[in-house]
Amino acid sequence: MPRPQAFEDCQIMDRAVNLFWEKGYLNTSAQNMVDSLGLNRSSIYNTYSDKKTLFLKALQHYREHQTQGLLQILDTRPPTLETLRILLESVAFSSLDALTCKGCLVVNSAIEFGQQDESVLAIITDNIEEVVAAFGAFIEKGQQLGHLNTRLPAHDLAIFLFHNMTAMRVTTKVLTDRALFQSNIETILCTFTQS
Amino acid sequence: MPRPQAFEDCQIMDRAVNLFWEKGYLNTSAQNMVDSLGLNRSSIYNTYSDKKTLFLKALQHYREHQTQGLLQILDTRPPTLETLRILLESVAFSSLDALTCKGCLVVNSAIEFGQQDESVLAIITDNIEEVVAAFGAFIEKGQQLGHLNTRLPAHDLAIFLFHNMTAMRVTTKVLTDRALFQSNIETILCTFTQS
DNA sequence: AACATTCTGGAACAATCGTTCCATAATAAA
DNA sequence: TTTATTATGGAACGATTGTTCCAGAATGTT
Repeated sequence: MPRPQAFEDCQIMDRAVNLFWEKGYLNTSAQNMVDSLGLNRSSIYNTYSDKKTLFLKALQHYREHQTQGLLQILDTRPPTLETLRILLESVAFSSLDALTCKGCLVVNSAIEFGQQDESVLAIITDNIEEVVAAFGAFIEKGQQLGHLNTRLPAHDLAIFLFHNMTAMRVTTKVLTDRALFQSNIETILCTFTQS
Repeated sequence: MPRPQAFEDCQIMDRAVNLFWEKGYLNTSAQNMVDSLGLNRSSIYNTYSDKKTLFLKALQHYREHQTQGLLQILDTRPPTLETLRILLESVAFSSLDALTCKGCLVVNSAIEFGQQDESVLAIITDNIEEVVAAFGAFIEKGQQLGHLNTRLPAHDLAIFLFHNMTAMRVTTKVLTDRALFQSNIETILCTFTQS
């Protein structure tokens, strides 16, 4: 009998993600939220309670979408050096190709919040664990098949890979020379070659 | 005949650096500035014009101090793997040992401002160029003496080193496990070993 | 002691912040 | 058409933002 809720939650979330991604948390105002989400001020606060709550939901949404993309690359391709190259290129160039150099929302939030907010911190550390674990399993497969360097433990290589992806997501916010990242990717891959 | 200016500019600057380093630019209020600098509200605006101007001066101050520390390590030690280890350890553990995990002000500012403010951007890119150039010269010396990997150009290795330092400065803001960074450093160093 | 300047304390500014409230319009099942 | 609920628009909230201004205290040279 009542009027049902009509929001396309996923579409609104995509807009929220883009907003916080571009502007950061503090720099996003309530008015920005109204303008970007296409929702009324009242509707936003009725539906999402808070600016902080909305941000947390957007961060979760981004993380799922983001991690899903990474895992899909790992799942659909063989555990080779070439797949690692594709992975690194997707990170570097997706950021460079975007109109605004937004970097990565998880990295941005890690810097903006640090350890001040435990809800944010939990999402970030969970994400790191999940990504590093997926990298570790992928690399271990590659080692067993003789495609990747076996002189180092898969877990160490996974952390190393994660770190270098993180670094490029920082650097792409201020540097835009594609060649720099292209050659850096080759340098990173050296660590994964079987000598 | 007039009363001379009495501010210990360097000491005040150190306080300003620490303030923006801990809290970031946006999250620092005028009241925070009054409390931390030990100066009156009026004095701050008389001496430094703006919040933004004060921040730019603090960022410059940090950059000089920071880069000076790095260059000193490179200048006073031989171009060996061991020196690179000391360099990486100083980056990782100085951040972990601090009471608050502040990371690096340049990295933090790169994330917070991106390409929105050209004054900030200029300081950041200048810093990257200077650090990478110093790394490159150091690595080249090491290569000529047979201490470091010669399969890759010194400039590529310099960018790689810079990236991995940047990454650890991000990660130390959210992770505090020393062992993780210790083993990551060893992984990084593999790229510099002469095989 | 007189003076020119610096520094201080606090009030005040308009603007914006995140958030709340309410009256009204839109919706869709009963 | 009634009815229960959702969505909208806009005004309003107190708090805080960065910044300015001014009167008076402190300072050190002449």
